[in-house]
Amino acid sequence: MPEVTMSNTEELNELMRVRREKLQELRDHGIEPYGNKYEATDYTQGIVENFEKYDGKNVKLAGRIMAKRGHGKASFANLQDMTGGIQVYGRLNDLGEEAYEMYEKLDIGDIVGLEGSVFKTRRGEVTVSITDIVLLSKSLRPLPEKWHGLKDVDLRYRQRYVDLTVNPEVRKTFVIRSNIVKEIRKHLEGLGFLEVETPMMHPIAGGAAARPFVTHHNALDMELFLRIAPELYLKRLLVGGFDKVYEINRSFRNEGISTRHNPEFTMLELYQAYGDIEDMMELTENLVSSIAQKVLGTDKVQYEDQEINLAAPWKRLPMLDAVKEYSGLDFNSIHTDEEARGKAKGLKLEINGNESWGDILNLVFEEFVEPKLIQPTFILDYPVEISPLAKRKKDRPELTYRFELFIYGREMANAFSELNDPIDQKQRFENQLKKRDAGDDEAHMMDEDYIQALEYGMPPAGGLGIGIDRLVMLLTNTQSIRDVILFPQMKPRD
RNA sequence: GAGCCAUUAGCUCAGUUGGCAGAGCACCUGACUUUUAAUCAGGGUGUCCCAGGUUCGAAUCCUGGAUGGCUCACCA
Repeated sequence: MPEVTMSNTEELNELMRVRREKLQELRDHGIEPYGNKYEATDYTQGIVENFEKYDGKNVKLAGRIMAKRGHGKASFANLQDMTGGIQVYGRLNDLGEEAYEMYEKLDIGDIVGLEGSVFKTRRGEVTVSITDIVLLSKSLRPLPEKWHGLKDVDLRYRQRYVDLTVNPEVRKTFVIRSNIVKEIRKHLEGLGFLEVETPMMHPIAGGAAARPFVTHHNALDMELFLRIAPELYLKRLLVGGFDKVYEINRSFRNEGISTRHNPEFTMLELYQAYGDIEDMMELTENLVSSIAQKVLGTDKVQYEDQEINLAAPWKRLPMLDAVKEYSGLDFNSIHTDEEARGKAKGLKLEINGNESWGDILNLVFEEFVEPKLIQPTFILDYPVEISPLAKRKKDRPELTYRFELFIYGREMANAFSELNDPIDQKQRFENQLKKRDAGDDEAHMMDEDYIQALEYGMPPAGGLGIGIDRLVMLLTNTQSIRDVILFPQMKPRD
């Protein structure tokens, strides 16, 4: 058992030094400040919400002391557990001198187990009158202030445990996140999807246009990439006969950090054999609106200054129509790459001179249309050059059966009828390689094994990806992706 | 990666023209057996982010750096 020594106290501030002295004092009195298992019978929320059922009953609770109000020979405190908090009340008469002294000397932040009977105070607050209390963990650091909580966002993300302890709305956000993921699984299970796990370390980083993280396997002496998307592995499973698969996957992209980007993020990807993009739109509408209903109890959600109506069906708008509507440019009457670039210059868009018709269409779309798409909108028919894994439209081969879903101007989902023609797919990869050679290090890599898989035959399929972090942001009305990721990436201090 | 802004007690924040470092909460001592942002009396606990510079004197002005936030770029 370590003793408190001069060498480790002299660096501590007053508050921490006092707590270490209390710790030693407890041990001197034969009280172990770090206890063992405690079997609670109830959680605080259940008692507060069902007082009539609990009135006069004996309960055992475990949690953290969050506030103290001493009154001499009787003292109030607040106990917080996973579900919420409750007031507790200890009296010298009930506890005896030794236990009462320990109770009175508890610090905010200490973790205790206690037993007592439920009653209501004169002022109407549900309270547990303590008959027995045991210290389970002595807290040696002061918690942030009860009234303002922890606001410094840097500290909140670096010390999420403190953030969760003192900011109830943060705790609520992560409970909602957990419920969203749970409901996604339930929904997909109900539709007959199989949850699978595919590699996170890829010899070829495929399935998306993004820069990967690179790592090294020592025993195999080979370079590996952290996955940027699970797509190509999941579609190999379609080849293998798993007709409905999904993966709730962590993927990694070696790019800038912002309020909407974390280097590791969570996506839902699913594939449905013998389906197409129409099935994906229906599935997306139903999935998102029913999750909102189940998790929030409504499909009308407030996000920042807008009420978003998630009730299906959602607006469907071909990209060409959307661009025409918001920018005035009709790409149906623009026929060459050069002409398209000229129009982009006319709109003062920055271009490098290598863009194709489809690249420019997408640029104009991002600039003029995306921010306007507040209510859920499926944008359809993406150009083939920016959709190397999507099936070409039958009547317009320069476009694909692809949609992206936008809500509040943000991309929330991406889906297509999957390209299952191995010869076309190989050509698409080769075009991507040309882009790579031209210096685009986010262009797709060639994946020969994936081509080989397609050559065995992949059923026609619809595929869908949904950004879970962004969905959670929408449903929790949070403004930064860091508010929905428990431990967002931060630069180390010093 | 670029621009703008921020960093002062454990936490939330003031700090005037460059002139002794402040408040609330928390904490410590005492009083108080149904309080609840408990109350009452007393107590200030500090590497003013770091390193230089200007100055009689710097939390304050200047230069460089660190970390963070926002915007932009890249992307989902």
